[in-house]
Amino acid sequence: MSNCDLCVVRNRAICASLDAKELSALNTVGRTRNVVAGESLIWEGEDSVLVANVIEGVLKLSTNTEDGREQIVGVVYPSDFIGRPFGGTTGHGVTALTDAKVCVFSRRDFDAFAREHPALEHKLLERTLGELDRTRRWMLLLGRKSAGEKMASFLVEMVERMDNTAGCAIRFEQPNRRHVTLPFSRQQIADVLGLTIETVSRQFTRLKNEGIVDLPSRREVVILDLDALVAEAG
Amino acid sequence: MSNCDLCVVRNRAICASLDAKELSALNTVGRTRNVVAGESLIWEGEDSVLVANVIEGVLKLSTNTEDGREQIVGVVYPSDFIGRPFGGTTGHGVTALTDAKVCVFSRRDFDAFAREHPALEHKLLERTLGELDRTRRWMLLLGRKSAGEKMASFLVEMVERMDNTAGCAIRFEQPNRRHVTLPFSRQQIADVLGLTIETVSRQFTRLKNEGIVDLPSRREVVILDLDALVAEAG
DNA sequence: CGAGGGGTTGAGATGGATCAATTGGTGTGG
DNA sequence: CCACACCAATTGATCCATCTCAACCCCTCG
Repeated sequence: MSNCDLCVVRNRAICASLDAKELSALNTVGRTRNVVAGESLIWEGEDSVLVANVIEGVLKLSTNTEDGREQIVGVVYPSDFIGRPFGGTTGHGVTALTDAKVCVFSRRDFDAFAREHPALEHKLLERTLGELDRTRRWMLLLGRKSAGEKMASFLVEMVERMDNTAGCAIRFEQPNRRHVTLPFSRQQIADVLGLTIETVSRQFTRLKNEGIVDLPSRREVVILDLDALVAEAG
Repeated sequence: MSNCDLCVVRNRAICASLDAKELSALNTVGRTRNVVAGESLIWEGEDSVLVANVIEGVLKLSTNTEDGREQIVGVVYPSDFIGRPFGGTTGHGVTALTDAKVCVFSRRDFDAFAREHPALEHKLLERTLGELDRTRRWMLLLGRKSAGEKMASFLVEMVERMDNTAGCAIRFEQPNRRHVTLPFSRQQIADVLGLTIETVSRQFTRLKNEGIVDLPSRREVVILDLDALVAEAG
């Protein structure tokens, strides 16, 4: 009696590589867990003890300098995989931005299972290669883009990823228009983009004055002209 | 008659997962190729047609904005893997920084071979996970570190990776001291760090004035106090 | 109604960029 | 072996995008 059958990410997470029998075997070593917004699942620098699939919600991956500056190095959405399989320490913490539901495994159990299921490892490899591509694209943003370009790129990427993720807090109103409930505070957006909170705030008011977005509340953004954002993303 | 037996990276590249028979099978679809400094092996945005192992030399992975700003998103050393297996377009170009020797495969051949050799895919997965960790650590540098911290971090990382790579242009003189022949021009260092060439130059002269490095020539750096660099890397 | 936390706005400081010479090393031809 | 050109790197002077510091605003909650 696997509850994977009911899992909403069943066909998009790495589990999609498994048949019913394999799935129920994996299910015996995993369990679902709810995480409230702000709660951490993994801490930077600790030995890798658990890995997980995201079922619901949005989480951040982040590192800090010794003196407390933070950089968010990744954002994960439903069906994404988190944690560091195959030994090693995790170089970044994992913290929920919204209330979330994840399917966790002890790293040792997962490692052992994966080594016996090449199709699962293959899926994980494809996912990791994709994540590496995405991360490298983000480096161009961090190293070479202006604050305006960063904000535009940020909003565009978030919308793209939410559009591809059922159950996310986004409304597709028209091809060029979206209504999003942000999973980020202003500070967190700053930590994604390598900016300060003040600069993020000023960019938001600029985009609003230019009629590209509307900001009904702190956590809501209405994108009025997605094409303009794409153009500005550089 | 596989020439893999003579390969200097045989035991460190992903090929280490293969036995003699498998290796010779892989060898029939691969060939070595020399690349001169400045030559590109893969272009940004093209369909992924080839993958390779680095045997000798140093290469950069880079992306550009439409208006020509460049960001180096990775640097690869002997035994590292390059290219994007399993479909997709390559998000970054690959260009030799020094004369280099690589072992290239058509992506299609490599994909097919890999899918039949889970041990190879496993090695590739471990390598990709490690590369992702390294890349994410670099995001902290790009997003949150000052020019001084960036330069120090850059030199420390380069030295660490060269120390672990036989045949690199580095002399280990004392635990706290190294003599390196840079595979990078000043502009390339700037493109790694998200700085301008002038800022890189000024940081070099500062480090020299502070007695942390010596600069006998454009392409040589003598690190006189590695601990100081580590401390300054933040 | 008052306190507190997140967000916005303003004014001023500054790290790094930009623009502009100048230097130094290397290769070439006389 | 020198004179010249060429290119990368350095140095200097100035500028400006973003940061910093500080005040204020707006919700929400008690």
